[in-house]
Amino acid sequence: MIDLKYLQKNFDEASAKLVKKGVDEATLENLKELFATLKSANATLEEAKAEQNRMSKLFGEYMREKKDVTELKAQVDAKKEEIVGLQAVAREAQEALEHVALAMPNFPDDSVPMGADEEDNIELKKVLEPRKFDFEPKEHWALAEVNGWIEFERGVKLAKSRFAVLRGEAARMERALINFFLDVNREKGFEEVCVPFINNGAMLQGTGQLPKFEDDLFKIDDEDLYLIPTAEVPLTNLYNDEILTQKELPILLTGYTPCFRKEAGSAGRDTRGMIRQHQFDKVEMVAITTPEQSEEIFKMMVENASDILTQLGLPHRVVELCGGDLGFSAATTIDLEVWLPGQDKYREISSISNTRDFQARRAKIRYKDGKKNVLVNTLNGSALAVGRTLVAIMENYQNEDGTIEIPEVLKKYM
RNA sequence: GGAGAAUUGGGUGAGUGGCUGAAACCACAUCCCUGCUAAGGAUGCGUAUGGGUAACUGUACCGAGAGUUCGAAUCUCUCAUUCUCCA
Repeated sequence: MIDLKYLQKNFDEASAKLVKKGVDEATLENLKELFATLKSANATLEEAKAEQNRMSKLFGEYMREKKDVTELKAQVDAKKEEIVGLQAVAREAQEALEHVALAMPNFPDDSVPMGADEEDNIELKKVLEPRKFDFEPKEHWALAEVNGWIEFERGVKLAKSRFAVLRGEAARMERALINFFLDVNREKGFEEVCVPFINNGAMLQGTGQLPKFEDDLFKIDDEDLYLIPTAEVPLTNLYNDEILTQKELPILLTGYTPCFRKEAGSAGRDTRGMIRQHQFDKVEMVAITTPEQSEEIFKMMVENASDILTQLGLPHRVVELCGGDLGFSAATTIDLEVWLPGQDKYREISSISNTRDFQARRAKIRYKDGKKNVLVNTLNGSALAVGRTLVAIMENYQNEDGTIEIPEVLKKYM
């Protein structure tokens, strides 16, 4: 959630920022008004309550002094009735504000480039030269068939479209990648964590998936529970509603989880192959930091993900997202895109974001800075998406006969 | 699945209707003393939010929600979680 007090005091500045993310000024104006309405409604309500509390205190004194309380009781009763009305007004204002505020995306950093969509993202650098093939490189689904690695039809039979089955060496490589990623992350100082793959609604709200993106989540019937769309949710919310000490920070976490996404709105995109699945494995990094630490840790996380790709010998590029392509919670994001020779394209394989205090405000994650409680910064990033890495290895390490070499660093894991 | 007990601030833990936003202890912070791998003393210290430059002050919160009452951590109901016992 954005800082509503900041919005109220620096409206022009705030709206200039949010324009980058495509939020129009009318929506912001509305939010500001709702905030003001709530404040005045609360002020009146609280004053009435204060008066009732005073009278109730008096009541006690009257009783002790054996005075007549009939008149006082009548007064309190009248006040109580008034409060019921004021309470309804305040609650309504509260709900109206939350409705809008929780759907408002994070402010982008000042450094974020303007732009409408991924076309306007900025390539920062390329790492590793794509290999020159002396034959026509195949797409991973063709290679999957040659090697018997992926069964798309049987995945669909078991669940529905956008589910797949990995077999034999592919299944083992999936597992090898998870272990490799976790080991690298651990060496970089991330603590390995194993978390529930199902989280409740409050946690999903904490990291920003709810209430706005409910359509993209798999929900458990009749329960306030959701399959997680990313380990960012449980790892970040590990500290939901907690006050940390400054000494504990930064907290660096890594974990493997499957991720579940309905992919609402991406009908028709990447329908073929393993790029966009309802269920995929991912190893995630999450950092909880002070505002001062977050910049440096962000860079370290980008470096780390890039380093993993380099170790695997996978050519990739580092891309800074423009305002229009930035996710809901992110203040700034850097994507790593891996080269897929079969598709002749760079495709996203890791997305590293600094959400600043946006998630911390929603999830109430704070630390003690002297006497004050300060919101932490939360960061998250994939290191890496496992299925897409498997695809990238297939396409980059293919031989002319369709067989696939195993990257050197993975050999000891398989 | 059934019966009982519990759920209080960062931690332990008191508190059965107004004097309790909550004792005490621990932890933590600042200071003093001491000069050494320690100990002692003083003060401060819940969270959120509103007003105020500030001192200060209003409101809400003792698992969650609802209720009784002029007034609830304390009484009632529902739910959740934990523990013990029985199937």
